[in-house]
Amino acid sequence: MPRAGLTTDRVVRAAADLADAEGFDAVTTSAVARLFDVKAASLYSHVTGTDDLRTRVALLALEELADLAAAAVAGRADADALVAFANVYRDYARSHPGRYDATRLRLDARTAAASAGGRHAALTRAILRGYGLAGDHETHAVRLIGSVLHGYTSLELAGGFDHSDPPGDQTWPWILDGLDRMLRVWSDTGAS
Amino acid sequence: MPRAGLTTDRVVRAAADLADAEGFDAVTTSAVARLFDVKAASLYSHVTGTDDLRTRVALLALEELADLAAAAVAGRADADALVAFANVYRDYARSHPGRYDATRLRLDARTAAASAGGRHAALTRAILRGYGLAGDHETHAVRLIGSVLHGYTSLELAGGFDHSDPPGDQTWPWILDGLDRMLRVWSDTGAS
DNA sequence: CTAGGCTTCCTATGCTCTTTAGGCAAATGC
DNA sequence: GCATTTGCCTAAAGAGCATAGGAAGCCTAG
Repeated sequence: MPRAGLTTDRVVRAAADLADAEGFDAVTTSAVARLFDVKAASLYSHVTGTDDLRTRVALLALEELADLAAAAVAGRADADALVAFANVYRDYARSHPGRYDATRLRLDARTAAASAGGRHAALTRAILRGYGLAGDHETHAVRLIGSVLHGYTSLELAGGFDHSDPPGDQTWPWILDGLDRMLRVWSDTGAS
Repeated sequence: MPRAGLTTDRVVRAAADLADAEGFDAVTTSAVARLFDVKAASLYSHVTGTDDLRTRVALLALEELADLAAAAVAGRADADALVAFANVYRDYARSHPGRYDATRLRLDARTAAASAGGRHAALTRAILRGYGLAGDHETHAVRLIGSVLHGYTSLELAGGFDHSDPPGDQTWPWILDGLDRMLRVWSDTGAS
């Protein structure tokens, strides 16, 4: 009886692919075990359970997304950087819907602190530096950007724009343009 | 053996309360049956299964939210209406997290068409009327508002702003103000 | 090159949840 | 008061999650 050659890494990667293909909810020990033609119990040496498996997929996705975002933002500034950053999120959500869903998994404080979540916030702040927002305003803006990107991609992913005109592709640049203008207005007006 | 007095309506209402208390994922036939001190199989006369149960909770939540939003918007215009509308969403999400989660359930086309989803879009358009956006721009703006409201509330609900300063309460008005300015800018510039 | 030990995967088991089928008893209507 | 309808039941099958303990592949030391 040859071995399947399971490792935590391979299991998590397979789980992530499964999430993209079948949805994040489909990520279960049994489903992943089927992929490897192995009994579900065999996974428990590599992963402590279904929760752990899902958490690891989420961490993987956060890393991947942060890597892509960092690469996209490098060497750009202002609206250019904002658009590149935003497109990474939207493209990632469209090409890896299961992984993207995973990034919304609620992590406990310890896990969250050890995740790539901090890199996302840092990247957003780096983009905002060009807009020259002061103090709390920068934090508000980080949250605004997060809200818009997450809100739009998740509504689009859920098919919210499928059955109405114009297609989502046209709304997206419109929204990014608006975001950029909004941030510029705030950097001008300055105070709160 | 006295009867529990189940009806579809009471079952769905109990399921919605359960969702708020334990999370939307906790809405299962067994869990709801326990609430009524009844065997799980007994629910199948009132609901066709777990999917049906969850769908009904989603429809209930969409109705409730549309009712609240309609009441809040009545008699207000422009930024006033926008803020009132937005606050309904955020407050609903905070006081009824499970129901709010349910509204994000992906409905099939037929069910979605029969849901209160259309009222939400109509209300948003009603608010936008005051901003005088033309054609496609109004659709873009409907989507922008949906994205920001959903994005912000869902990030806040997920605890995204819990462990950083300033608290989310301060960011919220800032974002609404920005949204209002953004819409006004577009109504001025007019074209795309 | 072989003996022990470690790792990997297995079988077996128990619990929970979902759903279907069929039965008895409580409520309802004549 | 009796028959019908309805409401909730028991029973059972199928699937997922998880734990315990066993056996066979693989590695290293002598």
